[in-house]
Amino acid sequence: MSPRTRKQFDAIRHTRRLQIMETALKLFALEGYGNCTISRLASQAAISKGLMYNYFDSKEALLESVIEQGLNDIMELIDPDHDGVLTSDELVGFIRKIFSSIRSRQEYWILFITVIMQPKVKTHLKDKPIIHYVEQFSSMMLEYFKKRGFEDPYLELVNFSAMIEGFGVLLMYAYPIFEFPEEMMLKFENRIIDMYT
Amino acid sequence: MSPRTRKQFDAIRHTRRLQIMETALKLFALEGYGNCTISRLASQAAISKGLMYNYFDSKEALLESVIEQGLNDIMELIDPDHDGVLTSDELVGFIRKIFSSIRSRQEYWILFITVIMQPKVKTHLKDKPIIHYVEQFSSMMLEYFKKRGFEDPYLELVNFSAMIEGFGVLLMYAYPIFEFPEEMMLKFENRIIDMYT
Amino acid sequence: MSPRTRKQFDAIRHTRRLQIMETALKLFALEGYGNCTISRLASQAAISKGLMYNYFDSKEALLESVIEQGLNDIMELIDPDHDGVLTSDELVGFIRKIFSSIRSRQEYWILFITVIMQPKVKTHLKDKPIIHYVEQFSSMMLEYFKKRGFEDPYLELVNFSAMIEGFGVLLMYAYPIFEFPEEMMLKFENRIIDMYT
Amino acid sequence: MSPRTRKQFDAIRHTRRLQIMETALKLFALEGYGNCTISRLASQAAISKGLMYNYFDSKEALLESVIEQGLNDIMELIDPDHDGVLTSDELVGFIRKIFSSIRSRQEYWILFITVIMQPKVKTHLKDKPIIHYVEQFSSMMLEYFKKRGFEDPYLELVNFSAMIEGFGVLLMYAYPIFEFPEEMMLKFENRIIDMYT
DNA sequence: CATGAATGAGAATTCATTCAT
DNA sequence: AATGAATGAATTCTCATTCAT
Repeated sequence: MSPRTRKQFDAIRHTRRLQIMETALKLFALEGYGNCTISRLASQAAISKGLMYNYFDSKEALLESVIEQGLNDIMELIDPDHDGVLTSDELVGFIRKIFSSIRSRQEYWILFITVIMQPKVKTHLKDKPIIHYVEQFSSMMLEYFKKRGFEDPYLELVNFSAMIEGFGVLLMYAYPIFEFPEEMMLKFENRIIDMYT
Repeated sequence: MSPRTRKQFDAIRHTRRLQIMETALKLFALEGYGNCTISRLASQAAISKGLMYNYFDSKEALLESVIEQGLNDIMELIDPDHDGVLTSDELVGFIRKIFSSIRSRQEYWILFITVIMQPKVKTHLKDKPIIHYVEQFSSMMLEYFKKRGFEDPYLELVNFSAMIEGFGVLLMYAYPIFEFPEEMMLKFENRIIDMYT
Repeated sequence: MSPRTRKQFDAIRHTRRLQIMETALKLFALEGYGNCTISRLASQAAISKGLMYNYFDSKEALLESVIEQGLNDIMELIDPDHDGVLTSDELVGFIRKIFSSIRSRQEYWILFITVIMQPKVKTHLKDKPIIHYVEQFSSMMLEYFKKRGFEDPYLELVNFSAMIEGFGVLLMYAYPIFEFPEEMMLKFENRIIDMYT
Repeated sequence: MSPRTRKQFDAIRHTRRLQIMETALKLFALEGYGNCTISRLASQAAISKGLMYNYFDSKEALLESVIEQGLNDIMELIDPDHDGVLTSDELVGFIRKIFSSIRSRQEYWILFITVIMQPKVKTHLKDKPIIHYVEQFSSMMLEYFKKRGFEDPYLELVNFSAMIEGFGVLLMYAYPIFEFPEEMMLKFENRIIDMYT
């Protein structure tokens, strides 16, 4: 009888928001941002077209939110609050964290990678703080390779990055045709750790 | 002025076709297939919208042609006419061929990779002979790793693929921000060759 | 705390109604009926969208009420209960009443004029008693001009109406940029009175 | 067989543009900008919805063009290239020009006035050169009244403006119910001339 | 072979209105 | 009496495609 409280409304909004963003991530990844219509998105999320606009200003704003969310997750993995020097243990921890996340949230990451590889989306990334994070991380890695006596630190950075990102691409291309066996993932993870510690 | 001969007409048509496809590759890569309009494409290619339809039945047909062209180039690299057994020298030749092509036609490959990574396009690949080629090549590689005594051939396949594809992704993400130094590319190429021969 | 009495409820309702109508008049005038959304209207009136529908059946009904209110005010000015013959004193009284109302409720009248000039609204006026009032008043004026020996009573009616309405338009166009000095208004008022008595 | 020449295309575009703008003026006036849909506009102009967007970037841009056109016509009437001083003959000429234009293009002017009185449109006028013209003209009139010995030039400016604009409003309110007899218009025109020369 | 005006189906977006709480 | 999430019809706008010239 009495109207919902502010708190109740906030809870509703929060849930709905996530629900829409989840659907959007999936559809943007499977159909591509440009080929995915708001209509289909709404019906997949089991809401009306209009409601989407109650939560996001536009299709593009929805994309922004989805990206933002994923970038935050990535930044979480890269772990920002460092003193700028990477120890061997930290590198191991970092690699384990990445692969552990890939394993436990495989579908999420594949979808997200698929989304951010789209040209329209790449453009958006330019102004994001993620760029800063990545650069910071890269120089930490270079420093690490130098200190560990690797002959050509920059080559190692390329190699390291290529292996991680290449693995992502493999997953992405395999999906949704077949799944990588968990055991194989672990071996690959260990291979990288062995190479660099 | 005598009328153009049949041969001349054919030459014009051929040139125009290539000109359109080149523009399409660039725009599909930079803006994404879904965000690229025929209008912009035509004006970029310096022809009229109508003329495009004189050369390609539809936007999708144009995409098909662009993909087809690129896949043929890739299949050329993978080298189809094999007896099914890969020698060490052949692998080296193969790797050198890939990297050489990347170096000499860097922009082309980046654009092409960007195009075929788009979800809409991935779908198209399902029915293409390229899939067959890739599978054939994969089993050749597995065979090779087995014969060369690698402990876990499948892991090596993943590693090998990840390195190559990951390198492509690095290039793609760097483009058009900065260019990889040629020297670094060569080192990476040698690193892969060293690992697997 | 005892529950509110019926009377109190009615008072609240009445106040709220006026509050909504005032906001509506302002927004309909400033943004135009068609460009003014219920959402903005509600937030301007500091109530919820839903509540608006508790007081008015629809946006159009709200417009109706706003118009009705203004028309009543105008009819009040024109003074309906007449024997059909206008004396010189009555005309003076009438003109003074109009200008006095304009001066004391300048903003209100400007907003109202702005609203009823909108095409959508003009249509509504067709069926209103106001038309009847205006016609009645016009023939009274014609009669008056005839009796006072004006050469072309119809021309005078046009002239008289044009001056009054034209003044309204000037106000409307000036608003909200600058205000007419009160003194000037008085002079203009006297000019009309001088012309016609 | 051969494609149309540039000139032919330009001619087509010019004609169509005018045709669309004419329809727009009528509909914006009769239904109001906000209540007039592109669909109805297109079908009234006997073109497809899409074509409108080939000629105007948006509904708002179309409105802009319509306004621009009308303002140019008005500025034509006000006659810009003056030395800043108004002679009695010039004033007569000016008044005659205005009324002559009203008589010969009555419907056009009514529609245009109806359009620019809409709140949404009033806003647009702020940045237009017309404002400058009107101000220039006003000061010329003030100067004129002063020189001719009118007691209160500013009052006369108000009176003069009110008569002209008020007449426009009368026309606008009468339309499309009944038409003013031409004879009456002439008398009113002469009345203004008599008053001020 | 070449052009760009024209079409129309369909996509994004808006907003009056309803309704559970 | 009061709230704002939810709806969906209507609206603006886009763009692949056609076609007269």
